[in-house]
Amino acid sequence: MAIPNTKIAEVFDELADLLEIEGANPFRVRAYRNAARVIESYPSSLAARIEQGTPLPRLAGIGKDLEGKIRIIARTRGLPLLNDVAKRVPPGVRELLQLPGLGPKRVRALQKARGIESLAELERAARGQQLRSLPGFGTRTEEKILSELSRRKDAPRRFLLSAAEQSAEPLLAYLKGLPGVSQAAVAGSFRRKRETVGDLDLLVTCEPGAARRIMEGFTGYVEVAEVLSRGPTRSSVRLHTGMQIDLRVVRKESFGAALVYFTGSKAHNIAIRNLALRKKLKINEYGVQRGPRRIAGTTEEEVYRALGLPFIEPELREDRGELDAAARGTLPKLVTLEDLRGDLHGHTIATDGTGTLGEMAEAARERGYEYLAITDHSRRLTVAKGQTPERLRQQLRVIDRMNARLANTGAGLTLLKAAEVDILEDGSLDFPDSLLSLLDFTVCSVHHKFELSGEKQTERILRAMDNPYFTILGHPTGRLIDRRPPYAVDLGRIIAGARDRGCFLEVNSQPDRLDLADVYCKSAKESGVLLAISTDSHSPAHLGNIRLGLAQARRGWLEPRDVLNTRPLAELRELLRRRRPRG
DNA sequence: GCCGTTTTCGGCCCGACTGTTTTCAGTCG
Repeated sequence: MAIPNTKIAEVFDELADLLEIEGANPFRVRAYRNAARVIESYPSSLAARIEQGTPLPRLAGIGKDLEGKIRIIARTRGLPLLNDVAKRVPPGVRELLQLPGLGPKRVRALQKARGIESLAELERAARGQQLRSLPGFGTRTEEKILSELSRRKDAPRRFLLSAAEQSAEPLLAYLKGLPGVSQAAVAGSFRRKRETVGDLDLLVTCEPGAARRIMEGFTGYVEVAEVLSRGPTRSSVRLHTGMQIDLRVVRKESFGAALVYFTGSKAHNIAIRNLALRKKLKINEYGVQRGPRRIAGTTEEEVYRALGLPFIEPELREDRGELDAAARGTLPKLVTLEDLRGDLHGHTIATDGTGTLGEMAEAARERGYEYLAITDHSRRLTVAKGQTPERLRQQLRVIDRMNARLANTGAGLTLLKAAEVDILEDGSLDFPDSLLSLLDFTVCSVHHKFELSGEKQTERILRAMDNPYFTILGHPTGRLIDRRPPYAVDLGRIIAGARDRGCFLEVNSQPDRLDLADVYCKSAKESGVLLAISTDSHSPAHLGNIRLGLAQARRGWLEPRDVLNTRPLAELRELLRRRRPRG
C-alpha cells in the first residue's frame, strides 16, 4: 500500500522541527512546514500517483527539490536528510517543543547547556532547579515547565468541535452581558468549524475605556481555573475543562480586521498578507492601510473588498484554493442548514437507538424535514441488536402504517424505509437482495474486520458497491476522532468506484466521526459524487448533530447541488433508485 | 526552500505578552 499523504507530511514536519532547533534558515523551515500542510490536505494519494507513474500535481510551495523529496519518501518511506539531521538532534529533543513556552531557541539551549534530550530529562533538571541559571531562563520559567509537564499528563490537547461548543456558547453569552461590551464573537478554528479545536479565540469590541473592566470580568468568569496572561488588549485563561481561551478587545472600527485575523487560518492569513503586499497594502488585525491611510477594518466584507475579493466563508479559510477562487469569482455557494430537507440515517429502539419510530418522526417533523430514513442495523451487528429479515419486514409494515397516518395529518413528513446493512468481509451485503429490494435504499457500512490490508478493505467495499441495492456508503473510513484511526482504505479508489457505479457517500455527523472528513468531501465533489449529510441518530435529540456534518461538508466546499438530501422527496427517490434493476 | 505586476536574487506576515532583562529575545497565534 502506498504511503499515505499524512505520513509524507509527518516527515516534513519532523524535518522542520529539527532544522528549526538546529537554527536553520527560518524560511527554509517554513517551506517544509508549508509543504507538510499542503500535502496533508491534498485529497488523493501522492505516493499512489508516483507508483502509477502519473505526474504529480502542481502544488503551491512545492518546487523541484521538495517534489524530489516526496518521491524519495514515497519510494523508500524515509528521507536521508531527515536521518542526517536526526543524528545531530535526537528525536527526544523534538518532544520538548510540545511544551508551551518552549520554542526552538530554548530547546536548543537546553540540549547544548544541560544535555537535555527528552521530557523525562527535562523534568529531572527542572526538579533539581538546574534550569533557572540558564541564560534566558529564570525561576518562573522553571516553575512553568514543571506545571506544564504535570498538566499534559491528563489534559487532552484538542477538543471535539461539539465539546468546544459546550465551553464557547455560555462564555460568549457571559461576555455579551458584561457592561461596556458592544460586540462579541468566537473566532479561530472554532469559527472555521474544524473537527477539533485546540483553544478558543474570542473577540469583543467595547466602549472606550471599558477594556480593563472587561478583562477583569473575563478572568473572573466562574469556569476559569487559571489565568495564563493578562494584558490591556489580550488575556488568556484556562477553564476547568482544560480548554484555553484567548480574549482580545479591539475598537469597533477594527472588528472586521480582527475577526479576519483571529479567524485565520494562519495559512490563510499569510496568503492574504502576501496578496496585500502585492497590492501595496498593509493588513494587520487593526485594519487595511494604503500608505498612511486606513481604508478598511470595520467589517470582514470591507477587508476582503479592500483586497479586491468577495467575502470568504470562514469554513473555506484554509489556503486550499479559496483566494484564487475568490479572485476568479468562482467561490462555492456553500450548502446551508436551510437547504437540507431531511436526514438519511437514523436508528430506533428496534436496534440500538433510544427513541421509538414515533418519537424519531416527531423530532424530524419539528425540524421541518420532508423525510427521515429509518436505518436500523442488519442482523450481523448483534451488539446493536441487528434485525433479522423477519423483524425488518415487520418494521417496514409499521412504517407503511405510520406514513399513512402522517399523510392523513398533513405532517409533511415521509419516513423512508431503509437499513444500515453490514458489508461482510467478502464484500457481500448482510441481507439478501430479495429483502433489500423492499427498501427505498440502503446505507452500507463496515462494522467489523477493520484490520484488513488497504488493498483488501478497498476491494471489499468496491465489491459491495457492485450490488445494485448498495446506495450510500456509511461512515466511509470508520474513524473515531482521536480514538480510532480510519481503517486502511484507498479513498481515491472508493470515490472513483462510487462515481462509476452511481453510489453515494455519507458525511456522518456523529460528533466523534465526522466521516467523510472535509478534504475528502472536496475530492468527492470534484469527482461528481453526491454526498448525504446524515446524523446516524441514535435518539431524537441527535438529529441536531446535523450542524456538525454540515460544517465539514461546507469545509469541503459542498454546494446544495453536491448534496443528496437537499433534494425534494420525489427527486431524491429517483436518485436513490437509479441503480436498481427495473421492475 | 520557494518564488516572480520590483522576476533568477533577495526577499519571505505581523503584533502582543512574558520573563528576564535594563532594552529585548523568545514564543505564540
